[in-house]
Amino acid sequence: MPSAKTWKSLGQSQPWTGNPSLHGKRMLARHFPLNHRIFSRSTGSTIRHLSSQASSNVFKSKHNQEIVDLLLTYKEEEERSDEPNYYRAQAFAKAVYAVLKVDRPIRTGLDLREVQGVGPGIVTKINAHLLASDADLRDKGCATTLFLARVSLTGLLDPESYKLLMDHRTVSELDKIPGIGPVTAKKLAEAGCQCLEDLKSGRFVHLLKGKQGIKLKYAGHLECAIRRNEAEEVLHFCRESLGPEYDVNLVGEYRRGFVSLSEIRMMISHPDFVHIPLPHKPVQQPTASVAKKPRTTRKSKEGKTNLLHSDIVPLLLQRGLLADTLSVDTTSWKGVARLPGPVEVWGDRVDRISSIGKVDGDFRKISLHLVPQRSQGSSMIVLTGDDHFVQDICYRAQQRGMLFNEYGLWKWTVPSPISTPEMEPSSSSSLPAPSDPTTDTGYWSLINSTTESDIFQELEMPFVDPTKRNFSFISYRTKTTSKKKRSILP
DNA sequence: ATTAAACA
DNA sequence: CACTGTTTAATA
Repeated sequence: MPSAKTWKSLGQSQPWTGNPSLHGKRMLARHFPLNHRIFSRSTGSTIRHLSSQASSNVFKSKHNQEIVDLLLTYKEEEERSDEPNYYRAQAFAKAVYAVLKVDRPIRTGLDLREVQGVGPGIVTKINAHLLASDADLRDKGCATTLFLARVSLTGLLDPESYKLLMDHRTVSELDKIPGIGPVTAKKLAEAGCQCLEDLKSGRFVHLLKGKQGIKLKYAGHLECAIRRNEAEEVLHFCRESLGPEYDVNLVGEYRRGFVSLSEIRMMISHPDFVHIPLPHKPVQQPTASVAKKPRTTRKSKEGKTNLLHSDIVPLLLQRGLLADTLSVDTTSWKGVARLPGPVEVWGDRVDRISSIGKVDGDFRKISLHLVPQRSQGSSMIVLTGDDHFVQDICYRAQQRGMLFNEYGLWKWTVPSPISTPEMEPSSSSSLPAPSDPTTDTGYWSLINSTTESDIFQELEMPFVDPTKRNFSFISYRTKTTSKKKRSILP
């Protein structure tokens, strides 16, 4: 039954079903069922059995049947899983077609690296299969004369392929480590680094740069999902540490109601931090939006320090919450925090710091954002997300001749009362824009937007609950509000 | 899972 | 500023 399902679903869901060459193959399969495969498989494990049946119907490869079968197995496995990923299943199907086009024996997955439709994932899977199969046969002492016949087809590997596969395996192992991609992994492997432990030993630190080293230090921690209560505990810790003048809140995924978070994101404001920079350029027209970024030299701005870098971060470091820095910006800090747990187990500051030194405990990604008090509403929207939703807000503002950013909602105003020439009547916006933002003779001024509600109101939209701020909300809006154009930028 | 494009 | 590498979004 599963076999039928496999080829059936594959055939039905594919536009290539009518491919005449496939009909030919199907006929062929009927006349010569499985015969050349009799010796090509070792112990008939269940999956292999099923998959070979499946493939015997349609997908027949002269040299690479084993790989085709393997891919079909993966496809089926994906389809039968609890939460099937259509695209992943499809990717396996695509790979099958790609392999069918290869008219020579494939020794290792590496032979497929240039083939369109076969990516690094499948290459790795094929190699893993070959290695496992190889080990399996050796264990069983099956390298006897009977099996030697099929060595050239599949099964036992020649020494050269074996080494290639082992090397490739270490590379893809290292590739899994966050912050390390295929290139770095290759460098490391060439230097003799074989696994995570080797890398942690520190012998290869010189090959890593920037964030890579830090991410490595917390490998196994940073990719862990964060529970809501863990974020709340960090929040509590921060509030206790920073004192009453600070306003600290959890934003991002937490505020959107996610059960588990990929990072802890906090918005902080303080009465002393009030600087709101003006938007640089008068306009960002969708057409020529590739505008060059303003020539503001980065140093002049970053030279200035603010509460975040002078007070907040140093304090939380001293208190044994923050462990390492990943990146800094003028108003934000991203890094690693050690989860303090509930108050009862916070323990002593010194102990926490020594734990951090030993990488003892649970470490998670965290980002801190210092926002001006008057911009709390807009910053809240931006930092809560998600990106689609914020983009939509920006677009709505633009439609009304306004500008939205993390500092607020801005209106273009011209000093002189002289009307600007009508250049381009903004498409669907029936509202009279205060003035034309394309003129050079004006400036952005902030409209009251201290709370989220202010902004929603100004943009003529209902308050959107944080948990609804995602793509589905936007598509709902676009479908139901017929007059408005798509709210998402193309 | 793959790919192309965006991002650092 | 180009280059390299990493992350993200789309895919039917």
